[in-house]
Amino acid sequence: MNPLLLDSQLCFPLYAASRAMTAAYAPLLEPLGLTYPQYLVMLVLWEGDGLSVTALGERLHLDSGTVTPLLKKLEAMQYLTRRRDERDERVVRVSLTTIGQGLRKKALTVPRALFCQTGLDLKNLARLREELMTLTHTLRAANAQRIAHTKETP
Amino acid sequence: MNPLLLDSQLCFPLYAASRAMTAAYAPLLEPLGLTYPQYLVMLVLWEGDGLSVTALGERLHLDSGTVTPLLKKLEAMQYLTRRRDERDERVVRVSLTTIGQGLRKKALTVPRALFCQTGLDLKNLARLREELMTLTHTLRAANAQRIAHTKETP
DNA sequence: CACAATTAAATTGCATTCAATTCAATTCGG
DNA sequence: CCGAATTGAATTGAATGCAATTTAATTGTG
Repeated sequence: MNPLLLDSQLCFPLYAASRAMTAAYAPLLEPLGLTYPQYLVMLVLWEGDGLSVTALGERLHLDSGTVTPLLKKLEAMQYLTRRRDERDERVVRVSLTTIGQGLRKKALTVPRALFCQTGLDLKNLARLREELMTLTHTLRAANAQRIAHTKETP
Repeated sequence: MNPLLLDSQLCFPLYAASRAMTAAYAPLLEPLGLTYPQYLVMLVLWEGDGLSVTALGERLHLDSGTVTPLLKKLEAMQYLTRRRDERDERVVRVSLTTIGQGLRKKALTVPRALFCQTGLDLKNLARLREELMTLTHTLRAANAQRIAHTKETP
């Protein structure tokens, strides 16, 4: 049996589904002036304001090299502000502007529109979501393990 | 109920899992000199040689703007050749070199190594794979529908 | 206190991804 | 046969991701 078949592995279906999902969001987010990663940042900020760049990155599993440009773009669009923390000048705190807060209302219809496009029922969606979260956690743990092991044996 | 919670939706777990998967591949592919998308191209070519750029792109759901640079890189690494089709000069056919064919042997251990890292059993992996393939298909169909509708009503 | 180590962001460089455009070759309709 | 439409790749430009480095601020230690 050939282990190298594109469709026999998990990786490609996952990769293809993720890109299809991003593509499905694009037309829904276009009226909000957001790309998909920018939308993710806004989702986090709508849940709670005033996060540091690092905290935001941890929530999205993204590092500063990715988050900083996203935030600069969103700041240029007046959706948020970036300000140094007074007590620790290393930290940059991100806060929504009134415009950014107001955008939430326009975004409220997006999740349902996308849910319909998936063709899933709520139960299957929830199960799939759980499985993907577990998978992410497992892969990240394995990777962290590998890093630690590499350091220990230089 | 807040529909805009990051973790209540499918999109972020999918996006996070896909990136975690790519990250898990990186150290396994590094000895082969391949990035993850380059590995996908090689998987397709190991299944069957002599494809056109478009055919390769359709297999991976990628357009020429993405595939062409990947192929140029792989050609520079001597893993494949690109040659115009004699009967239709618009078409570029991609063929593995001896080196590219030989690389397959070194790649054979990759799928199993990654499978172990997922922590899934074969049955759950197969089910998850099927669900993701269905999801991709559904989303792509919905998107194609939307495009057609947009054209019809300009 | 002085200074090394650590931490938080930002920057840089490389590799995708995709939309939109361009260019060349081929096909189609009259 | 001829010009228009179509097709296949390539190119260009914008937006991620991520590794590695840099810079500034803070913390820990002797």
